[in-house]
Formats: sequence, C-alpha cells, structure tokens
Amino acid sequence: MQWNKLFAIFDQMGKKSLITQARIIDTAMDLFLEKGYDGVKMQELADRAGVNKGLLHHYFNNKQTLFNTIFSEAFNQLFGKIGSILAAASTLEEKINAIIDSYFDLLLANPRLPVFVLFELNRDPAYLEKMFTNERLPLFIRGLQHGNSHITRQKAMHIILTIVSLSVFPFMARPIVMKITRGEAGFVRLINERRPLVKTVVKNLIKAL
Amino acid sequence: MQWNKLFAIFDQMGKKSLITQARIIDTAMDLFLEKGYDGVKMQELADRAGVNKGLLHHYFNNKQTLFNTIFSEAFNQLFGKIGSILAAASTLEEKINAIIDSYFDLLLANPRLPVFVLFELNRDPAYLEKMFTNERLPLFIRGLQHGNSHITRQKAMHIILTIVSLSVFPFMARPIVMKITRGEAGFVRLINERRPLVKTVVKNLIKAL
DNA sequence: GTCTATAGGTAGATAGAC
DNA sequence: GTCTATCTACCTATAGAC
Repeated sequence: MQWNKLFAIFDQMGKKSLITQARIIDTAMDLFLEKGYDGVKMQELADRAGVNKGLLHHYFNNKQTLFNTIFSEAFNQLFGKIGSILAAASTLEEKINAIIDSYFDLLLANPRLPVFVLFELNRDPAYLEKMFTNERLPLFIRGLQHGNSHITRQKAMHIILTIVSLSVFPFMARPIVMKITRGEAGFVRLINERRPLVKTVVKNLIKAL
Repeated sequence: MQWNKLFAIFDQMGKKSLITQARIIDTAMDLFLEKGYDGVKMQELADRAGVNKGLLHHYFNNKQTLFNTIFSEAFNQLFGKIGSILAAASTLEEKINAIIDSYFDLLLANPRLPVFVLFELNRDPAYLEKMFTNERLPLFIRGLQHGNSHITRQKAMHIILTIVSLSVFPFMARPIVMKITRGEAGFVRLINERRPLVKTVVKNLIKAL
C-alpha cells in the first residue's frame, strides 16, 4: 500500500486523522500476521505505517489492545463466513461447495491468516473464550443438519473438520508447498487444481458416511 | 518431567553436567513449541529447566543457536518419518496407512509440533533452505510412484497433500476442537474416530483420481 | 561446569510542547 | 492530533570469581 500518496491527499483535505487510525490497523494487520504478537515491535509498526510511535498509544492504549483489535478481525475473517453460509437456505452440496470456495478465495488473498490465528490460540487459548461464543458451534452443526436429519452431530463434526482441513492446510504449509512448486505461480496453479478435487473428496465422504 | 528428582540422582553420581544439556534442550523444546522464538525469554527458560541463565550461553552460544537446535529436531520429527515409510518396500495402501498412523501417534503425543514449525517457517522461510534439501521432496513423490507408475507427479503431490492435511490439521486446530468436544478426553476420542475415516477418504481419493 | 554481577541495548509506555 | 524526549523495565550476552 502506498500510504505516502494517500496520506498527502488526505492531508490537503484536512482529514489526515481520519485515515491515520485506519492506516495503523492496516499495517498492524500485515505485521502481526507475519510475526505474531511477540515478534512485533511498536517502533517497527510505527515506521511501516509512517506514523509516530506516540500515536500508536494515542489511538490504542497499549500493544495488547491493538493486538486484540487485529486478532478479532482475523478470527472473524477466518470463521465468520462459515456461519452465514451454513445458515442460508440451500442444499447440503451447495453449502459445502460455497464454504470451500469461500476459503480458497479468502486464503489466496490472505494466506497468513490461519497460521497466525492458530498460533496465537495455541499460545493462549484464553483468546478463544472471547471469540467463540458457545452458541456459535452448535449453529454450524445445525446448519449442516438442516434438511439432512440423517446427519448425526458426530458426523457433522467430521464433515466440517474435513472441509476445513482440506481447504486451509495447504495455505498453512505454503512455504513448503511453494518450495515444491518452485514459486508463487506454481502454488496458485496447484491450489486451483485442488479446489474441485476437495469438493469431490467431501462429496464422496458424505456418501460413505 | 520431574527434573528435580533426576537432577539430584545424577548429582550424587557426579554426572550432573551430563544431563544438564539434555535438560536444557528438553525444556527449550517445550517452551519454544508453546511460545515461538520471540515469545521465549532466556530467563524463563533457565528457571523452568532449573539451571542458571549463564549456563544457557555456556552450552549454546546464543538464543538463535539454541532455537536452531530445537527447530531442526521439530522439523525432522514432523517430516522425517514420511520419507522412510515411503522408501520402504510395501504396497501403496500400506504406505499410506502407515503415514496416517505415524502422524496420529506423533501428534497425539506432541500436538504443538505442526503449529510451531509452520509458524516459524511462515515468519522466516529461510529456515526451509537449511531443512528441506532439494532431494527430499522428489524422493517422497518417487516413493509413492514406486510400483504404481500410473500415478503422475501431479497426482502424487495431491495425494501427499491430502494425507497430511487430514492428519495434521485437526491437531493444529486443537484449541478450537477441544472447545467443541469439551475437554481433552473428547478430543482424543474424536481423533481416534477420525483415524480410520482418514484412511478411507484417501483410499477413495486414489480410486477417483 | 556453575554461579553472580553487570554491561549494553531495546522494549513499551508516558509527559508535555505545539 | 502529532511529535520529541525520556522513564523504567527488561532482554541478551559477557566477564570473571569459584
């Protein structure tokens, strides 16, 4: 992002501050996703965002508060869409394909998302208490079961876990996969080849269950 | 690990130092896997290992060197066994089931392994250059193809990626899965239920390919 | 090999001028 | 809202006694 140009334009409009906070959040998102909570230094964040270090404390009281903002956003990007897809009225196969497509699109644009979220959750599972309300997961399962009463709770869990495993893991292993495909282009090609394959695998799983 | 007791015994034998280094490595493995490179402080590591902070620098020159030791070990635990299984003389199905079982056993004992390795690889892919020699991956693929010449290089990659995705991801998402299963016991039950399911899914994938 | 003391640098956070 | 200067705490690493 070429912040300097945008910055100058907004500055002339006298609305610098309007985008300052947004720019901090935008930069923090990049940086935390790359390095995790402990790897990010406030000074580096300020430099990359093109703002003074003191401003970080003006907008967000401290590092933890800023991180919480980013983590919530990342978590919701990663798990928010499943809920709405499952809640929508459509066939089981349509729902499943929609989830798979949604993950592939999201992670092609932002591949670091899952490693970041799962690393931080692993480091401190307390984050989960704030994020995953207890109503959220039964909702997923009921979304799958709706109109498909033969799917038990247990089977629904295995189906969801299979979908997410197959869709998300290749992006988490991206550095390794890119070593095999020798570069970004090959990675994208392999991923897009995988998209229909994952759909088929899940369809066959449901038949077998 | 109850280091204090072992420590006292070896101390009486005058062989304290023999296990000191091993204890540091053991503790560092736990700590780095939990918090990642940037999250670990040398003081905390020394305290947990029951040794003086200065000793860490005596055995390993600096934090980075100690970390490299741990990372190599973790990486090899995670990817070492695939190679030897694939190289062994057995049928395709036997190889695949052996890999799946190997992952489930390894990760039931040490669930943090994959998140740690992939987070650190994501943070600095340069680690990969030292770990993944260029001969390693073609070897995996040829291992799968051996005696099954109908499997193209491309198909082999998808098969391996599917096996690893299905075997490893549930452990990476462990905090979330444990929230659903309400505790460790439920998690282990779900995982063991999954083991044969993963084998079936992969078998069906190969038929479909 | 093991410990204490401390150097040297950097982290997050605050105070106050503009 | 923005910037400079600075405080306090902590981190890695080293020096040197035992």
